[in-house]
Amino acid sequence: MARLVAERSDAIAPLAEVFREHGYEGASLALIGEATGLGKGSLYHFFPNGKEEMVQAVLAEIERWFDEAVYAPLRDEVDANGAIDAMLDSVMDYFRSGRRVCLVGALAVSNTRDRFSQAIRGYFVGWVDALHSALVRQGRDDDQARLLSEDAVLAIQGAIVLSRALDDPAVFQRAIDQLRGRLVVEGNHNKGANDDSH
Amino acid sequence: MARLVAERSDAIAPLAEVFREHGYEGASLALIGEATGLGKGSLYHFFPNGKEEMVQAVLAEIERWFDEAVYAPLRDEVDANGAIDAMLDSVMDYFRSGRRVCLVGALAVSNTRDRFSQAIRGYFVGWVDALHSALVRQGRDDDQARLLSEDAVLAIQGAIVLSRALDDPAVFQRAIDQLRGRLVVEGNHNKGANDDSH
DNA sequence: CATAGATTGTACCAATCAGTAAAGACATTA
DNA sequence: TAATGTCTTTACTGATTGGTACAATCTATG
Repeated sequence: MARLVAERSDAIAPLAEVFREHGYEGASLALIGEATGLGKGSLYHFFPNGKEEMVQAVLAEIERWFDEAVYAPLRDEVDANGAIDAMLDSVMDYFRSGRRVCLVGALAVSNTRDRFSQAIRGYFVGWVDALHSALVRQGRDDDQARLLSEDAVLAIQGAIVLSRALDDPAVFQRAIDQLRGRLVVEGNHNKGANDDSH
Repeated sequence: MARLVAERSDAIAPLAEVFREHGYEGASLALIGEATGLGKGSLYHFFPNGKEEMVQAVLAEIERWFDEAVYAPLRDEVDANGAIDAMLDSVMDYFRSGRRVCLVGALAVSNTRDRFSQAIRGYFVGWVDALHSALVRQGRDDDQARLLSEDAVLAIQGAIVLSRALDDPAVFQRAIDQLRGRLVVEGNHNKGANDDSH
C-alpha cells in the first residue's frame, strides 16, 4: 500500500523531469502538480518559495548525483582512463543518447540563467575540474588538460543540442565516440594490466 | 520623420531578440509589443497565427541570413580555407562571443521543438552540409569531412551553452580557436598563393 | 478630394497563471 | 486516547496570458 503522505525528496525526480520537458516558464503549477501527484498545498508546504525553490532543489540533487557518480571517480580513481570511460558511459545513459535534455544547460541559455547562476556555474566548474584532474593523472600537462576538459564538456552539451535538433541519437553516439578517442590515451595500461589474451 | 505605419519586415529583428532573450513561452505579447513598438492589433495583422507565426518568420530570416553569409561561401568559394575562416569570424560576431544565445539551438532543447522541427532541422542540416562541402574541397575524404563538420557545428552550440553557463566569453573564444586549428588545413596554399613575404 | 485598403488603438474575452489562506485529515508520540 | 505537528484539500485572489472584434486612422491611388 502506497504511503498516503509524501516526502519532499519523492518530488525531486518528477520535478526534474517536468522542468526538463517544459523549461522554467513552461512548467506551470498545474503541470507540476500533475507530474508529482501533489496539490498546490503540498507543493507550497515543501517548497515555500514556489517554483524557484523547486528548481534549486532539483539542481542541488543533480549536482549531488553527478558529483557522486561522475566527478568523484574522475578526481579520485587511480585508473584515470577507466574513470573517463565510465564518465562517457554514464553520460550516454543519463542523457538517453541525447534524447534527454540537460536541465542545467537548458537553463544556461534561458533568461532564468541569472536566477540560478551559482548552481549552473557549480555544475560545469565541477565537471571541468574533475575531468581536468583525470587528464593530468594520465600524464598530460596542465594546459592541455585544461583545454581538453573544457572542450569535452562543451562537446557533450553541443551533442545534446544537435542530436535533438536533428532528432537523431546517432549524432550523440558519434560525439561520445569521438570524445573517447580524444580523451582516453592509447598505450596506457595502468588499468590493471589483465590483458591476458595470448 | 519616421514612418507612421510599420512594415512586417521591421518587426523581425526585434522579434528575434525578444525570443532569444525570453524563449518562446517567456516572450509574452506584452514583451513582444514593447520590443517591436507594435500593439496587438498590428502584431495580429502581420502575424495572424500569433506567436507561432512570429517565430516561424524569425527562423526563416535566420536561415536566410546564414545561408547568404555563411553557407553559400562554404559551398561555393574556391578558397575553402578562407570560407571556413570567414565562417568562424562570422560566428564569433553573430553570437557575440557566446553572450548571445542561438535561438535555433535554444528551441531545439525546449518543449516547442516539435512545433518548429522542420526549420530547426533545416538550419543545422544546411550548416553541416555546407561545411562538409568545404572540407571535401580541402581534399579530405567524405567520411572524415562528415564527422568533422558535425563536430564543428556541435562544438559551436556547446560553446554557447558553456560560455553562458560560466559567464565567460573566453570559453567561446577558445572553442573557436580550437576549431580553427582543427578545420583549417596547414600547408594548403591554394588560396591564391600571394605569399610573397620574402 | 474621394474612395479603398492597409495599419493601428482600444476594449474585451475566457483561460490560466503563481500564490495565499485556512480548515481538515493524517501520522506520531505520549 | 489525547495532543501535536506534518501533510493535504479546497476555495479563493488579483494579475496576466494569448487571442478576438471592430471602429478609427492613416496612406496610396484614382
